[in-house]
Amino acid sequence: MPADVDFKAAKRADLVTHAAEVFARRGYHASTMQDIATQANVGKGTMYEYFRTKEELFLAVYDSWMSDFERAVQERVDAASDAMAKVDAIRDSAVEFYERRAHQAPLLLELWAHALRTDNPAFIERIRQTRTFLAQLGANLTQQLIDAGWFVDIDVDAFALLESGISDGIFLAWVLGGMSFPLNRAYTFRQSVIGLGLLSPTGRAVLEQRLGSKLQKGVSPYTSSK
Amino acid sequence: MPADVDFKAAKRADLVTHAAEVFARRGYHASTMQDIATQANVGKGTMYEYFRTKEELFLAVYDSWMSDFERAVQERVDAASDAMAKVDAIRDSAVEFYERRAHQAPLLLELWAHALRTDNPAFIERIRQTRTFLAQLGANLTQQLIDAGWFVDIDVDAFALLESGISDGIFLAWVLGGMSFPLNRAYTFRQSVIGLGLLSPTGRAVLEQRLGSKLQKGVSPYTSSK
Amino acid sequence: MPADVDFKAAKRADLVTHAAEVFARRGYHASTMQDIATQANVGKGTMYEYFRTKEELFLAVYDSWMSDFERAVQERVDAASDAMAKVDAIRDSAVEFYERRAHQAPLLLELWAHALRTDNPAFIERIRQTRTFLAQLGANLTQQLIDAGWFVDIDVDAFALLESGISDGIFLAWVLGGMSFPLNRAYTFRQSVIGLGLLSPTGRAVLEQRLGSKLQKGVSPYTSSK
Amino acid sequence: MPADVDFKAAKRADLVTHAAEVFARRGYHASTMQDIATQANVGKGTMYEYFRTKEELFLAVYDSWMSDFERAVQERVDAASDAMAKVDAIRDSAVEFYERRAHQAPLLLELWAHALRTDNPAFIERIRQTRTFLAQLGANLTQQLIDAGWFVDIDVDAFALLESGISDGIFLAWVLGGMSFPLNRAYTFRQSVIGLGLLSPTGRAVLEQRLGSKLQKGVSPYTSSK
DNA sequence: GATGAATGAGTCTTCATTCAT
DNA sequence: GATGAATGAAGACTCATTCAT
Repeated sequence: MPADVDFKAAKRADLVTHAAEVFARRGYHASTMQDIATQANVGKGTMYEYFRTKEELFLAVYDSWMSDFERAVQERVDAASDAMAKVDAIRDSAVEFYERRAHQAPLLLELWAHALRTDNPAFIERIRQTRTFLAQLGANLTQQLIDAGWFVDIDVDAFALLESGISDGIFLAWVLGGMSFPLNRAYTFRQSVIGLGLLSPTGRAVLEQRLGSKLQKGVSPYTSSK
Repeated sequence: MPADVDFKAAKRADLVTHAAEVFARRGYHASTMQDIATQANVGKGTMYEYFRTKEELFLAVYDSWMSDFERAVQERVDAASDAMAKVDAIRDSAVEFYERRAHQAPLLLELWAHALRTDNPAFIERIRQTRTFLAQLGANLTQQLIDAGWFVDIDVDAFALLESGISDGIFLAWVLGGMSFPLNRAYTFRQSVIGLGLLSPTGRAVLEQRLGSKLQKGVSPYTSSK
Repeated sequence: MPADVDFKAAKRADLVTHAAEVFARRGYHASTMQDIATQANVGKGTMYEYFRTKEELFLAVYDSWMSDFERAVQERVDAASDAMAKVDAIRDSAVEFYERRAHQAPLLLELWAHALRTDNPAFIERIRQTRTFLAQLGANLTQQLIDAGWFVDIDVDAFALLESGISDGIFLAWVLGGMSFPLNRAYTFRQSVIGLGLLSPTGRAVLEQRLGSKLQKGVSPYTSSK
Repeated sequence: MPADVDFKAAKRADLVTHAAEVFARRGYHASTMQDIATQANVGKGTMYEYFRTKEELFLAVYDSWMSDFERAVQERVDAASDAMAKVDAIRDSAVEFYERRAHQAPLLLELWAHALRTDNPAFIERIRQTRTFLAQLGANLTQQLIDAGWFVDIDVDAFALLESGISDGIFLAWVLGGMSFPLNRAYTFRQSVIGLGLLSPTGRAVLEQRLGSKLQKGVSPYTSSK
């Protein structure tokens, strides 16, 4: 029955929300199923009606977050008028996502760590799903900027991958640094550095021939296009 | 007696090495003190003669790694002749460090996650120690490159922080992506993108006035110089 | 639901009974939670569903004993017709309590020792609860005996306290002496000595003026009445 | 060599003194051999040159205390001129002993508890040694008081045993009551109650024939003399 | 004789998961 | 479907004792 399915789905989502709170507050290992059940006002056994294991619940929390994030990004990108605005939309989405979840941020690290350890391939797959989503979006936009004459010719896949890594790296620095600087400033600074380049005219002339070709080779021989 | 101290220190270092292996293989939570003791060919109780808790051992492993890393970076930088070579030295050190410890890399994530959760401030402090070391080194070199006319004027502290974050971000992307591309390629690509800039002459002219000032403002209002 | 509560309370009481057996046989420190769980035919984890710690279980055992004792004393005292009979009732209750629990008696010493060491104030409070109960009962009866003309005027609080201490002291002598004499004989002997006095007419005349006043001053300046 | 023996004996006594401090402060179970060795400024291994086990050390501490106590009592009693003064001397010795060791008192309970549990018969034997010493002293003095006409005829062994038990009982009440009253007041009150008796002339006349014979029967059929 | 490094048996306690109601 | 009582595997940590130096 659709009604039943909807009911179960809604309750499941509710449990995920409460689990997210507890996980974020205490961390994955320190959170007990009892904690979460109590927080969600259900019995401990009920949790197992909706999630086979604690690990599955952990994944559900992450999936919920990333689905929200992807949806938000997609909406903003769709609403943006041109490629430049779409780039800004992605950046703003990321900043907002991280800032609104500042206190949940450490849990992301725990999940990444867990994903690399567990036998369960679903974790790493879910992580890559978002990375792929962002990579395709980024590659697409980069190509548009190249076609429009804004950017020089470049390996768009490698560049999108790099951008994605940089984004996570800034977040990491922000969290490990105690969130002591405004996250959005860091993102715009990053954009400026990469967008404009650091080189003075003199320096640029010298290095142009030495580094120019690398921009087109990109990161990986497997993913390099063009 | 120095002999005693040396002996204890050597044994402690040995235990740390074995602990690093087990931690790297199984992860922090899944590793037991018994595992590590067995690996090190000592009794369980012996571990506690050298480390008060499992957590302290974890920190010792991290400290050992980062001390090695800092030492290696410093040596290479000292050996390099000019600023450009020193920049390459840092990059190469990082790449080597991460590649040689590829299988231990996930443990870094666990440590970061742990550092953000534990009451023990020593973890976050040790992390910041390395970040500070790199930030100062990076700011110093950047300033030299500016003074030498290679780089345009820029907030060197913010830039060093960004570089450090980017470095971790690339590592993260590499690890979470299953180490499916050569790490050193990613680092040189990053260097090219940042060093040369992506903008074509046309694009550069338009954005120069819009973004130029941000390069000098940097990330944080507190650390902005010049 | 009352039914649930009753069920849990009954099970808890059952665990206490089994714990009392094991504690009495092996002593507090030598008894393990596993021992007790096995004795009670439950899993080790079940113990912790009913008692947060081994210490809490220890207190529960003591509380159970003393509640039984207080109930038994109260019943007998209520059933006794006059003050003299009530005094006998208390003595008989104590003798019976200790004799029926002869093999558990050493555990009382362990508990007293523990009560004086632990940070948990509940132990000392529970001990004092019984002492207060007996002290009030004793003071009350003593006052009745004074009013009835049997006893000379005396500090009833101090006397009740003394009696209580003497009672424990006899028990102590009995236990440490290997229970080599009948406990009830010791109690009646004590009663005779105190009740009748040891002094011959000659001795009494001489000491009367030297000691008489002390009877009314009692033990403590704070509690001295009349 | 006597010199060696003396040296060992002195060092042993020193270790006992330090052990007594640690045991008194932390309790027997919570004290570690390391604690004691540190307190005594010797190596952990050295402790085992003087005491085979921790238990043996515990006994040595108790033995040291009780030997001191017995010596003190004997000296005072020897110095007292008549039987009445000797009685006071015993009481004063006990009060002083307990008061000077107020903070060590809980350890006595632990020792008693331990003595009743351990397979090692030396504990219970050492306890009985002191009790025998006091019982003989007490019986002796009581007989003198009877012979001198102060006391009525009574089972002196039973009475001495009772007195000893009462003494411990008062101590127990004092310790468990948080030492909230002056110990010496309790002892003199006890002496008054027992020495003078509580009965008024009327009450005494009625009870004399009912209780009188019991005074001569005493506590135990095994130890009753006369 | 003195030492302290090494040891592992021993114990409390936690908690994910199951399953009878 | 919901529950929570029951469970036992698991693990960090302690500490008396030994013994090589």
